[in-house]
Amino acid sequence: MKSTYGQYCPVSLASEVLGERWTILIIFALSEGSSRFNRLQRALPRISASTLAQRLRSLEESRVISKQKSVDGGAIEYQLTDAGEDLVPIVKQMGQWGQRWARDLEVEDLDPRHLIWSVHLRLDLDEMPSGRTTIQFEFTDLRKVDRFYWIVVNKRKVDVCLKHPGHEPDVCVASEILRFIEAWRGFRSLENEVKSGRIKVTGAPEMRHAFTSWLLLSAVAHVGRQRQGRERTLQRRNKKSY
Amino acid sequence: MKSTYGQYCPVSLASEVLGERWTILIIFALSEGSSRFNRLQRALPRISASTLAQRLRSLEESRVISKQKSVDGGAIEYQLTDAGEDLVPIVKQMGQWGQRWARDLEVEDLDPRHLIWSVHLRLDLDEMPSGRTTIQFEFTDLRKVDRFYWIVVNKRKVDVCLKHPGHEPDVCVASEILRFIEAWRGFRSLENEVKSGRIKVTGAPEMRHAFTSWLLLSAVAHVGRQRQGRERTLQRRNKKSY
DNA sequence: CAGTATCCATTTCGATACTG
DNA sequence: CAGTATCGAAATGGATACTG
Repeated sequence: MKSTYGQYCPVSLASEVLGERWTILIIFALSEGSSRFNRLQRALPRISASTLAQRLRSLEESRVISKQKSVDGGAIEYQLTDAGEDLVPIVKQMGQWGQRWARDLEVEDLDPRHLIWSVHLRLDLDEMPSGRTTIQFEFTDLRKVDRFYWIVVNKRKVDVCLKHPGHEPDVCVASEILRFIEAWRGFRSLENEVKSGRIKVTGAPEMRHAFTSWLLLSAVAHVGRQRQGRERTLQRRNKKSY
Repeated sequence: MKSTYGQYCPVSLASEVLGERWTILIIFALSEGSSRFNRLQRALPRISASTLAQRLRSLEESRVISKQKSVDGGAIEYQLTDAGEDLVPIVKQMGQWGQRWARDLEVEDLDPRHLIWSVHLRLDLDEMPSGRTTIQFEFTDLRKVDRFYWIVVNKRKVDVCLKHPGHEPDVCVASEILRFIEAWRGFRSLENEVKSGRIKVTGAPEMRHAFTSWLLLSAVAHVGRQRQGRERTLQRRNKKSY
């Protein structure tokens, strides 16, 4: 598949850059500050290393990103160029469109690693205790391997752990993953879910009660959904739709 | 290649819809009023019938377009839904980005059928004579089969002909195709090119002189280019860059 | 006109393993 | 950490021919 369209048209020239699988998501992740190879992989857990490497090369060739050794370590960092920064508003608008109009989620869309990565980027550190704070997430409908995640906040640094961090969590959150995602997306009230215990929060009372104020929710949680939910949609056969 | 990303993220849900090859261009063409299968093919001369059909189906499934029998004929028409209309500003921004930042054109990007289709959509009918007016375009660096095109304007209807329409043109335009495209894109002054004869316009004097006012130019011709031109760019080997 | 059906060469991408 | 190398299954999409 050639990537060109045979047209002088500026929309098609832009499509060559944005139209490849994963590219838009990489730009979005870069705009959120994930500038290293490894962090990009964690933001996009389903991308393979080779695909990510290929996309980064091709974005560099299009001069949408640039590559540098970071000043502190010798680690390599990717940055949006001016041209890349100009794509960010477009990508954000696509996110708004997705919130308004995209299809309902299905089981395969619920990768918990991606979810936790998103959550750890949107914690309100000013609302959180000043000492080290650890939140455990448990997705009760997933099997052991996928079930537990920890976010450790310390001195305004936020880390994701896929293994138990070795000390006791301050707050434990337990929920079905879809339910948590729907609250995160703004489709359900987080407060209601917590009050009713459908999202169960445990830990010391002052921590437990503060918890909902720590989550900033998805960046488009406030954007109103326009698409009719599954109960009113066309029948879609052979698809479990959530 | 599955089209999903395993993420709840609204950007990735939107990418599923927009990220397929040709899709963005189809939405753009629909937004310009090309609502029939045939006209879409003429707007996008390099798309195959099967690919276009597949994309239209998939856009319908995503509820970005809908399909109707037109009221007048029995012909089938595709329309943007509300969700589809909400994509139009995004696509237009992509066009602006393309004008600012996209790569330089290469030979394969210069399909004259696409160019003529674009031109015929952006004629200023109010500036044109009231009777039937025929413009002949000749791209002097192309071979016979690709060389000549005619646009016939009559009663505010604009038609493209790939064969001689059977009557004499009122104005004949002759130019290298890239030169004409650069003027059309706003990268060169059309007036200058015509004055200097590098774009040669012939015909009755009053027609010939009015001609430049008929062309509205590309919709983003006024957007300033940010990317440095080829003379200052990194060397790109093995590529003829225009 | 508005597609569908079929074929097949090309491309893509994820998995796995490996490297400095 | 930041990738590269290799492989194979799956998908893509252009060409051609055909249809109501």
